[in-house]
Amino acid sequence: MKRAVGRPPRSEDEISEFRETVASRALEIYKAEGFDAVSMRRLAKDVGCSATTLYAHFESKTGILMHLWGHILEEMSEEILAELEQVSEPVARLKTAIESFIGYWVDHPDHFRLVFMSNDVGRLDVDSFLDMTKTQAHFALFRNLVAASLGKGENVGAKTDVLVANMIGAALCYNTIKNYPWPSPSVMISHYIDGVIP
Amino acid sequence: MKRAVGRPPRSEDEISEFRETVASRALEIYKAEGFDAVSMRRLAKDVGCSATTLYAHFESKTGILMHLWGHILEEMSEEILAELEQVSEPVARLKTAIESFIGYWVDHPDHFRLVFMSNDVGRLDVDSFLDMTKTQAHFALFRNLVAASLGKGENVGAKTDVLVANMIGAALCYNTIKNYPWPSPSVMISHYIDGVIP
DNA sequence: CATTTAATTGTAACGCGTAACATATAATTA
DNA sequence: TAATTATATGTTACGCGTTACAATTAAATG
Repeated sequence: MKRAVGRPPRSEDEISEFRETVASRALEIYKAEGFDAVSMRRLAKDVGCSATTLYAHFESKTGILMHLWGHILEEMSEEILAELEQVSEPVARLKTAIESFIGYWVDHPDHFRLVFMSNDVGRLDVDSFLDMTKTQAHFALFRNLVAASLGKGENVGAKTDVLVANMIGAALCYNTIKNYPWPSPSVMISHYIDGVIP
Repeated sequence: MKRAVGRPPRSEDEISEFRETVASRALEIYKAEGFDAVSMRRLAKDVGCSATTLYAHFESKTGILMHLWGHILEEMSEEILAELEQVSEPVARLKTAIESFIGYWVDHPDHFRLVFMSNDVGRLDVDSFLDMTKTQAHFALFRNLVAASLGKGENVGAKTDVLVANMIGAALCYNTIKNYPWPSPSVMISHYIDGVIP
């Protein structure tokens, strides 16, 4: 099976190293100059390869941008955790976290667009499950907060997932349907809390 | 104040007639050939004007696409109403409507993208309030269903808005974060119902 | 060395959204 | 008619995501 002659394929390490280089450079550009500054040609130039090469390693621009999700979610998690340090009562902690979550996405529309509004993300599924596990880890925080606010055995998983979907929905509405007089976050949140607490 | 000499500005009617022509042609293209087929150059060609002229009447492509929202929401409303015909009990009706709502956006990802994932919709606010009133009308359906499922005086407005935001969030999650094992719609919906019913 | 295979490169192209700008047309008054 | 003003046009341009393709380079073998 092994080809004994000719240049050997790149090792897995080499491949993933290149991919990481590209991803981290994309992150630098995004942080320094914003969403629109991250283009394939620009990224190729910065990383020292041709635009064509990028397409040999990623199936699309969105495939690259997905690697920024982890960083953004980490930043969000840190912000939430910082807010949580001053709160101890379980339900109050959950409330604070929800408030902080929504606030983060409202304060950073570009980040919201990047993570939740990638047009063709539905078509991509190659390596997304790998980053998905990392992504899920950031939502474990809410899982814990919900569990702490709840009696044990109360299908924490489902309630957390519903809560997360709700929060994302609120962030989407605040971000994109601005003309509609949505209820204030505090009203939204109190409904979410009612949905969690039995 | 009036300029007595020179070609007079187009009347409001003429202006809005042209805008409607463009919008309806855009809708035709969208329905016949899908999202990606609607481009400014193509639309200009079809409507019989130059691409430059489009920018004299709309501030961006998104500004044109917004006019398609109404049609899509109407289609959605019709689908919901059709489902509702076979259900009479108020809470069951609400449940059916929610199910139908989410199902519609899951079945039509392009429509979801068009209505809820327009990247730069946040920057547009010129005439959006006009269409917004039409848009709101389509959500009045849920307002009525919530009211029917509820005792009077129970802040129907806020509950409806929260519900709508939640449903949009569910649709977004189903559409874009496909790899995550979200709870089934029926689980989501039962939580929404719990959030509405006191 | 030459050969073979993998990987990268450069270039061109397509159509896209959007803008600038000079030119042309249309519709009104004097 | 001429003058004036509003609107529409064509052209050109920029950078974009993406693809095709021929040419080149890199790393292994014999």
